[in-house]
Amino acid sequence: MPQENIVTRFPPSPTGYLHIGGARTALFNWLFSRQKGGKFVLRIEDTDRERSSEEATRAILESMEWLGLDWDEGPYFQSRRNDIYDAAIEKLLSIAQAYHCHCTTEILEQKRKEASSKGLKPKYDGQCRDLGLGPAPGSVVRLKTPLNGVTQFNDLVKGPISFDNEELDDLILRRSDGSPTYHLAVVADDINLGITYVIRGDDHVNNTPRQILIYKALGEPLPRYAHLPMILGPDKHRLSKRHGAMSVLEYRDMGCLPHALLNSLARLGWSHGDQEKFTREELIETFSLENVGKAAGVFNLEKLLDLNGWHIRESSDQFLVKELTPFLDRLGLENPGEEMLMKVVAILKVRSKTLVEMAEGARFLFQKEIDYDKKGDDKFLKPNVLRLLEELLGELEKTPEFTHTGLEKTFTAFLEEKEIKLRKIAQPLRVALTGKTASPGIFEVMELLGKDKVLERLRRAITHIQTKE
RNA sequence: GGUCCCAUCGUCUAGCGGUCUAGGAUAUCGGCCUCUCACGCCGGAGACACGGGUUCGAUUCCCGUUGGGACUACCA
Repeated sequence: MPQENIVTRFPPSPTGYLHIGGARTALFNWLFSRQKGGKFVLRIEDTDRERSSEEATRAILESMEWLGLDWDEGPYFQSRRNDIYDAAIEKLLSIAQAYHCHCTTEILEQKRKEASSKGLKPKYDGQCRDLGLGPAPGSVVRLKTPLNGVTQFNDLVKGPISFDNEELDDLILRRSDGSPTYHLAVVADDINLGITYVIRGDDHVNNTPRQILIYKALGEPLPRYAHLPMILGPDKHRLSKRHGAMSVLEYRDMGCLPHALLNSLARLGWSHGDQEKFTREELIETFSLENVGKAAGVFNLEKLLDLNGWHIRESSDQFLVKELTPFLDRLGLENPGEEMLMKVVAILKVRSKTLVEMAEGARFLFQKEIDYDKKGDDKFLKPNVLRLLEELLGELEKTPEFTHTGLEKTFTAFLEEKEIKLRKIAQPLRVALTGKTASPGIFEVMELLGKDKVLERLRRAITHIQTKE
């Protein structure tokens, strides 16, 4: 039983798809709560109605589900929780920790300009702070932040961090249209939902003192904070669209396994000694905030692909059959049924870094008529092997058992009689049967294809070579 | 500009004062295995940003420089 009630949360704003930075934040929150036997809450921060969309919300939920990051509560939608924010604002107002401000945006804008032209910090000057103003159309509510002193917290990954309160100004809590601002909504929600650990990107470090001040003004206990380093693009800049694949769903469509993406994301910024490969269970077991690094990191696709290959190899055939099916559909290949797919997956898993590759590798089996790869055709389907292939065809016709062992017997005898090495015939045969120069072992290929198709394709290749002359 | 954060191989990282001629992973380059591809195995090349301290001793602690990032909105 956990001594402490641990509640973490992931609060994406639905202004776009779930990208890998967000996914990692979600993952760390999820891992932490799962390990500690706590709760993981999902909250959609859609207070900015201009930029939020239902489509984005759906994409985020779909991503979370695909990743297997299940939540215990929610999704809560901030757009439907106004009473909570209003209550918090009213409380602050009633205990004189907040006040109405009548300054217009024009005036504020002008003041900011003046201040920065004089080289001063462009912060709110507290004009309405002590005027005791009441609500008025177009007015906002601001927090009365302390004029001096420091606000500090002990970040679970970065250590102690402190800010002079002088640096902070009286931030807006309620906009002139009556809606709550981000800072107020976050704090009010986190209090309401009983969040005890705020694990988020370190782009929020500077927001933390503002939020702490709201907690304090409200007289509520603070959560613990852990700020994760950012994920950067290859140019070391913050991840953005121009860095290619960003959306979690793109990785799914690329043929990644969710566990592999999770593994890769976990290792970006967190480590457990020299271990690189983790199953989901191992991640839950070994994860710790203490081992989260402080420096931002670049996301490496190649490493993900390597990990993906490993996770594919580690996966059960049955699981892979299920995962592979949509990718076969996408290639327009006929589904040959589970029994056949189990065999296919078994020989393809060792040579596939993605499910897309795996489906591609299975193509020759399920495609009615194969195309010869140009290079393979030129290099291996030449008249000088015509004789050999014809003789082989004869042998294969006589082979009763089209299994790996049966075929191997036929070949051993054939090669011995012809006094040649397998390599002499394997490549031409491979191109004849698969159209490609790379494939699983030639005996596996023949067994899977079955006698009829093998003979048919071999005959076709022979005709094909004959027309070359 | 101000505030805050960060800094080990190309990339992800281990390292929490001596064990570092700095370890692992990936990528890369050789080689082995071998019917091709892949897997696997063996090996090579490749990093402590710089400058001061502290210390008998700094990759590890402190300060500065440089570089990067975040925030600085009635966006989240």
